[in-house]
Parts: sequence; structure tokens; C-alpha cells
Amino acid sequence: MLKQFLLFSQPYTLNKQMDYQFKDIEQKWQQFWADNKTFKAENTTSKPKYYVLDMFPYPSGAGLHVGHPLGYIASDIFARYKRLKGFNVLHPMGYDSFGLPAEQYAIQTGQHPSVTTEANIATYRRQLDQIGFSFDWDREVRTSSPDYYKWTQWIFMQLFNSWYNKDADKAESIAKLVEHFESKGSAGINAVSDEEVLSFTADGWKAFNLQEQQAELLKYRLTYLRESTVNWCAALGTVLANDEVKDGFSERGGYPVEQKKMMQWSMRITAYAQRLLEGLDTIDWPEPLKEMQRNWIGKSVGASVRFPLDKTTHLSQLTTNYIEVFTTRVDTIFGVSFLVIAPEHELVAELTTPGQKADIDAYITQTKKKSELDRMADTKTVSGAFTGSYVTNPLNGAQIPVWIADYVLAGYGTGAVMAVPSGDQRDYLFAKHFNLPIIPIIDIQNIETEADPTKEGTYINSDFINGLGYKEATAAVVTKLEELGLGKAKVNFRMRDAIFGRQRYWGEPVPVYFKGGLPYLIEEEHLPLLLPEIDKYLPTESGEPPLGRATGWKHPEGEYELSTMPGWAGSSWYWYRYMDAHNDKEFASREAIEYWKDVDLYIGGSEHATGHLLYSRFWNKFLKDIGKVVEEEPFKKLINQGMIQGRSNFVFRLVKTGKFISYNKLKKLLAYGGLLADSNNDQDNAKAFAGLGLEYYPGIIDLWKENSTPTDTGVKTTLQYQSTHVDVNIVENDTLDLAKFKKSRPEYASAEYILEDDGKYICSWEVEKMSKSKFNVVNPDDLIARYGADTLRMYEMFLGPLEQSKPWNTNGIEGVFKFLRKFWKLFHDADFNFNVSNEAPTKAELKSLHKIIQKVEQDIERFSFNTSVSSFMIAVNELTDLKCNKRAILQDLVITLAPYAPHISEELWTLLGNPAGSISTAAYPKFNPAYLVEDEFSYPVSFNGKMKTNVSLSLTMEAADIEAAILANADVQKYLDGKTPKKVIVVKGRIVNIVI
RNA sequence: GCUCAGAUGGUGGAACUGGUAGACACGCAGGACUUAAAAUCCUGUUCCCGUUAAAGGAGUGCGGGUUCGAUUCCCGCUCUGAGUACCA
Repeated sequence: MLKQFLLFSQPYTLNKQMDYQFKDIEQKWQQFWADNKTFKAENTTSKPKYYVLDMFPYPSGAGLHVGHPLGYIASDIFARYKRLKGFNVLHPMGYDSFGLPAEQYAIQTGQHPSVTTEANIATYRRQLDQIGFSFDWDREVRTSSPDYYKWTQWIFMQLFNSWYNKDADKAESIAKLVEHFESKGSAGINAVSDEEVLSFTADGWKAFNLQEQQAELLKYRLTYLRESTVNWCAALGTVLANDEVKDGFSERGGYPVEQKKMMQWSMRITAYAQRLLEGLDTIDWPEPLKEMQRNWIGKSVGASVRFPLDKTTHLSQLTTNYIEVFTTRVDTIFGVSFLVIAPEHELVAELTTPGQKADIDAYITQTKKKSELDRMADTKTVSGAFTGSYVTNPLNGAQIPVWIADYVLAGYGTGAVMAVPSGDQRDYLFAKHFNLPIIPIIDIQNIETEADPTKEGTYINSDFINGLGYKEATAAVVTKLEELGLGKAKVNFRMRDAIFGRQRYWGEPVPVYFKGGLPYLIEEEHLPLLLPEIDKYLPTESGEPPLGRATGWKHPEGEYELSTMPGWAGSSWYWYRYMDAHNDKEFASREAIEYWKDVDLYIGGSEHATGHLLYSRFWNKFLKDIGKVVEEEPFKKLINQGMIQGRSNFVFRLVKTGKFISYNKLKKLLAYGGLLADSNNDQDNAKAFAGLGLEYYPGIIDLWKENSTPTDTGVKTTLQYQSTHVDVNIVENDTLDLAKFKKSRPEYASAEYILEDDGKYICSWEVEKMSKSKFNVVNPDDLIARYGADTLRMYEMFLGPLEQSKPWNTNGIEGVFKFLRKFWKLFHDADFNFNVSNEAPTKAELKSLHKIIQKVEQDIERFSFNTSVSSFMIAVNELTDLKCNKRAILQDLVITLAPYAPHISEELWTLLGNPAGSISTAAYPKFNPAYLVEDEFSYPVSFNGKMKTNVSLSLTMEAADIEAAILANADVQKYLDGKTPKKVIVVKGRIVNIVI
């Protein structure tokens, strides 16, 4: 047993010299592919194109663990398969190499982030190469390299120079907008813009000075500056995107995040909200992921309504005449009994009457103190304050009090709601709490204990819509409001414009300088604007971003922007760069883009659902609007690979004695604990323990007696023990490598162990996140050293469906390794001499072959890689049983296996006498159904749906003959037991069911 | 709370349009080979009852339904995981 453990991290010692030598084979072919650029993709060929893309990684310092390559292996199998199917395949890889971890490291060590990044990339590359991917490395991109971020900056400039024309429903150039302003003023412009744009005539525009014109244009640009409330993370010294904040803490690092007002670059993604939503119906993505994007975009159809302010009181000199609300249930307007505005609403101060000022101030103070987290945890408590002011209902003139409450969010809609307690549960609770009226408005509504948001029934208490149904009522109310000029149908989106700036160093500099407080683009020929060197990677003493430290970094006309672009900038267009990675004139040539068009298959994690995948679609649509790319959607088909979780192992130690106890023994001990505690007789106990295979010693009972709880029969007790994570790399199939464990700490060497009867120490296990602190990280390098890349590739696929999340468990990898050795043996004799015959194949051999040809084809097309691995095993098992070593079979079999296990396939392919490397572009064997045709079928015969026996019959027989033959069968007669069947169902070639 | 995904042996999983549940692999048990082990090979392995062999019975999270027949379709529930968070 000890020797078994000695082998743990060593390559398999194979008994014969010429057995499957994966190490030599894999190194040889990886070298060959690199030297011969086997997987170089051409931008023009007569073959149809196919673009297989992986989400490129951020090269972290920890390197790859076994979960990372899962998606890469799947996409590589697919890419290799598509090559065999005659496609010109683009399958590139690169690095999303700007990002926070390298910068954090730089702050701690003073090491330049580019140095760290370079080193990490080298590690990634080495690990990726070992797995045998068919990437075209000539097209590698790195987002942090100047010849890449030059084009990220260039796209930023195009966004800056564009505005969104709603009439044309696309982005257009700012020059065109200026033209319009010069000839017609602001009239006739239907744009997505800031809210407070000016109205002016053509002359008015010309009368503006340059400053004023620029300030106005900034309100239209697709990337623009505005003061916005941002998620400020003081510990990281930066602003975070909404999707980087989790429950009020930063996703990376878990530092507190607060709301802060800052001048920020933003991207007008909201201009594309509708197109982003509609585009989802045209792409083949997982439904949950599309749903996430739909929720994120958050379209709601409703109406905006203006409630005129009742100026009879102190409000006579107010500038505004109304409060505007957004509602999705404008039909319930006659049920409005109060208005609620957000505590941050701009009108709060003005609306507060002197008598209510104390209440309102107290409430605002209280709200501000509540952290984001409290506000979320505390959705049940009703709170609010009355401003003292009133508005009137635009349709019936009713006087309506205006309240403030934090259940209304300043950032959504207009920051104000019309409260209809009969139809909305939050309004209902609020009304109950503050004793406000609840007006029923639908005849079938039941509002005794809670709000009833039904749309069924007809309206009551609702003036001119009384008696109508939901649809007519809504239309009637909207028409009326439009007549009055106090409301209109409106679509509202939850999605906000994306913040596009970070107060950090390690990112793309924004190609902008400031003059007179306004931003101007640098000249295009000065791109890239290089990231300057700085002395420390920290904010300046005056609180400016790190770039404020750069000396002499200044545009002749003014100061450069000091913030850098966010992490998603470089990843929002990278798939185009792969098409033409070395172009220094354009981000990619027109020809390359027109040839490759879009990504046919994109594989990556679902964690990018609302970040990368939304921003990428946005930039893609913009690039299409300005005529630079050809497809509306960048990723035609997308697959989420499931997350690989860790599988942790634990060892147990009894608190009293310090002995380590094997898990199964511990379980027995625990199960037996209560019984043992009943007896104080050492002899009885010793017997009981012996029955468990445990050594008994007086005093062990005390282990339970700690924390004991008295019961009526005696004592129910708890055994005191500790569980500790143990490194999964010294555990195999939950059996601990005791020798290694003892060596890991001197204390463990001298400890005592309670083992299983066979001398093993069994660990328990649990599924957790894969992380160093849980000692459950499995490194692909170790597995490759032991079993080879082909085994790793196939095992990762064998683990289960690609899209399913699952814990990593190395148990079972041997089965795949054995399979590859068995496969190798098909081509070799008992002494491992290559031995393939040219005899004609038998029917059975051809059947095995064509079964797998068909199966692999079907499986790959539906991304079911795990089932093909099983099928390969079945095929090899069958051919082994048939003792088949015929070229006619094996040659085709090697091709079908090549996408999964490319190294062994290359080796055997050349041994078969084919030119080296040619398997990558060999033709996938043609499936011939004729070889699968059977003339007999063993019909399962069920009685009332329960399978009892099989009867073999010719497949040419028709239903009536089958029925007769089955009923005549002796076995069937026995089950019938003289009874006459009520009914016999015969499905030809499938089943016979007899109803009795 | 809402939305989505999922639940099958000791374990990972298979069963593609409703038609033999548990393929394939791990683990485990027994055996062969060996001085012994490793490697390799063979046999068995859903559970219960029972056995010389058999023959039964139950069974895909739980409770119903549709059907000749349900892991698969429908209704209700439980649990697990993910996303989202007062969205008017």
C-alpha cells in the first residue's frame, strides 16, 4: 500500500519500453505544431470560415488551475473538428492584461505592473502550450500593449465624435449634428442626450462662443463627462462599476463601497438599450444569460404623468409647476392617494413646509446614515416623512399629499412615484402605516389584507374609465393626459449609462486633454497616448489619480485626463483585432472584417453576463453604425462552461487525545456515541468498541461526556473532534497518503492514528470554492506530468456536461488514461511493436467504427463532449474484443479521436504512414448508415409497461406478424398465464407492450 | 421576495423525438498472475426479499395527473445552486 502512495506525483512507470509514452509524444508534437505553424489561419481561402473564440483570461499570478482550461478544451475540440470538416478556422488566444491585481501588487512591491504582467503571461503561455491547444499564436493580443490600446483609444475617440440620432436609430457623427445646429438650430433634433439640453436657433448657435458650443455638444456625445453618483471604493482608491459591487462591498477584495458624486467619463449605452434588447432574440445564447441581460436592461412600458403643484400654500413662488412621475399602471391613477419622492429628490427642500422641516430633516439624516447594506436588509420596515405640500391629481383635481421615503430610488424613473395603495404592496404598507386612504379601483379587487395588483375586472371610483377593462382604460387615460399636456406614454429603462473611468494607473490612458474646463481629443496621429512612467502607483498627495504623478506628461494645449479606462474597455472589441492582429493602419482591415464577420462560437463563463457581454454588444453596434464592422451582433452562438468548484478533503482529530481518526471510524463512533454513554462498564464498552474495530481505552467515554445533554434514558452526548482541511494533492480517492501527511509537519509524524481495518486513513469531503486557503487547488501541470495532456483533455470533458457546474474530482482520471493505453494497444502487438494489418474489415468492425463516426459528429454538434468520450471507450472496448488491428478501421478511428486527444492521434497517424501534421486537415470520415443496419431486433416485451422479457425477431416483420410471433412465444405465454391480453401495442423496431 | 437552472446507485454521469432506467468510468468486493506489491486481466456490483439456480417486489427529490407505456409531458410542493434586489 505504501508503494502505491510513492507513485502519487510521479509519471506512470510503464512496464514495457514501447508502451504509450505520452511525455515524448506530446512534447514532440507540440514542438512540431509550433515550428510548422500548423494552426495558422489564413484571411482568405476558398474554404468556408469558422471563428471559435474563448473569453481571453486576465493573467493572474496564481496561474491556471484545473477549472480554467475546461472551456478552452471544449472550444479546441470544436475548432479541430471544424478543420476536419473542411472549414478555415480562426481560433486565437490572448490576454486581457490591464487590471487591478497587477497594480495592487505594484503598490505593495514597487514592481512595474508591466513586469508582473509579462511574467504572468509567460506562465499562462507555458501552461496553455502544455495542453496542446490549436491556437494561432501569431494573432495573440494583449490589451495592455500600446499597439493594441492605440485602437481602444481610437474607438473612444469615435464615440466622443458621435451622437445618437433616434430618428435614424443609429449613431451619427458630431459634425453632422453641428451642421444641423448651424442651419436649423436645435429644432428637429431627436437625440439621446443629457436631460438639460438648450433650445436655440441657428443664429443662437452661431452666437455661442467656442466654449459654449463645446459644452453643449458634450451633452450629446456617446462618451461624455458628467457629475454622477459613483461607487467609490476608498480602499482601492477607485470607482467601481455596478457589477463590480456586491452588497455594498467591492467584488475584488471585499472593501466597503460608498456613494460619491464625481465628474466621470460615461458611455451612453442607454442609447442602445432597445437594440441591445431586441438583438437578444437574434442570437443563440443560453436562455438564462439572455434573461439576465433583459433584466439588466430592464425595459418597462408605462407613462409619465405630471402632478400639478397646489400653489395655494407657501409654494407660490416655486419655479416648477409639477412633479413628474413614471408609472407602469397609469390605469390606476384614480387610486392615487399620495405621492412619494426619493429623499434625494431635488425638490425636497423646496416642497418642505416650515412646519414639516424638522420631520423631513430628521428623516433625511436617518436615511443617509443607513448604509446600502442596511437599506437592502431592511425592506420590511416602513419609513417616510410628510413634506407638508400637496399636488393635485391631473384627472380629478383631488388634493394629494407629497411624502418622502427611501423605498423610492432617486436613480430610477423620475425619482418620484404616484402611490396606489390598493394596487401596490409597498404603497399599501406605507398607507397602512401612516394612515393614508386606500381607494379600491377595480370591482373584483380584494384589498382587505394586502394590495391586489390585478388587471382583471372593471374599474370603479375612476371617473371616465368606470366600467372599462385594463386595455381600454390605459389607452383612455393616456389619451386624456396627452390632451391635457400632463402626461404621455413612455418607455423606461433600468439600465444606466456606463461609467468609463478609473482613478488607477494600469489601464488605457484616455486620449483627451482639458482646456477651459472642457475636454478635447488629442490628434489621431498622436495615438497611442502612451501610459507614462510614474514613481509610485498611488494617488497624489492632493488626491488625484496616480497619473497626476507623471512628470512632463502634458498636452501643449492643456492637461491630460488623469483617469484611465476601465477593465472592460480593451475586452469590448478584441475579437476584431484577432482578425488582423498586426495592422498598424486600422484596428482591423475591411477585408479581414468582411471575411471573418463575427464569432461563430464563443465559450466563456456566465459571470460576464452583464459586464463584458453587454458592453461588447454595445461597442459592436456602435462600430456597425459608423460603418466599421458588418454584423449587428458579435457573438452568434455562445456557450457558458460551468464553474469548476473545489472538492476539499478533511482529516479529523479527537480533541481529548489528539489522535487522528479515519472518517469511517469517526462516523461509527458518532453513531454509537449515545449507546456507549449509557454504560460505565469498561468491559461492555471494550466489547462494543471491538465490534467497531476500534481500540478501547478507559476514559474514552469522556470524549462524549463533554457537552453532554441529559436525557431521560441516560446521557445523550457529543463527541468532541476537530476537522481540518488537508491538501487534496496528498489524497487519492479520499484515501490519505499517510507517509506524506506525516512528513508535512513534525507534529503529524509523532501523532497517533486510528485507521480503518485495512490500514487506510479515509478523509471526508465537501464542495467549496477552489482556493489556496482551502487546500483544494488542483494544478493541470501536475496532472499532465502524471498522465499527459491527452488524458487531461479527455478527462475534463468526461467529467460531465460542459455547461454544468461541478466540483473537480481527480478520482476517475485513471479510467481515461487506461482508455488511451488501450487505444494505443490496438495498433501494437503484445511486445509493443507497431502492428497494423491490411486485411479487409469485418461487418462487426465496420459497425463499431461507423457507430463512433456518427456519435462523435452528433455529440460535437450539440456540444455534448462527455458522451463522446464514453462512446470512444465503448468503441475501443469493442475493437479490442474483436482483436481488430486493421488499417481500414484504425485510420478513420484516429481521425475521429484527433480533436479530443490530438497528440496520440498525430503519433499514430504518422505511424500509419501519413505525412506528419496532416491529420489536422484530414477529412472527417464519412458516416455510412448501411453498416449499422440490423436484420434482427431483440424486442423488449412489457406487460402493462413493465419490461419482462426479450424476443428476437426479424426487422422486416410488420406489426401484425410481430404481435402473432410475440404471443406465440413460450416465455410470453408463461407471463400471460392463460389470460387473454386486452390490448397489444407494437411499435416496430422498438417495443411490444401487452396490456392484461 | 422575484427570475432562471437543477435533483437519477457509494461517486461522476448516460438514456437525443414518451418506448428495455443506471451506458461509460471511478470506487468497492471476489478471483488470476506475483515471494510480495505495482501494473495487467477476469467476475460481480441500484435497493429489498430470497436463493443451488431461480422467481418476486420497489425504484429517477416528494404528492398527484395524462398515457398501453413517464427520468422525459402537465399540475402542486420540497430542497440545492446561480442571478437580482424596494425598478413604481
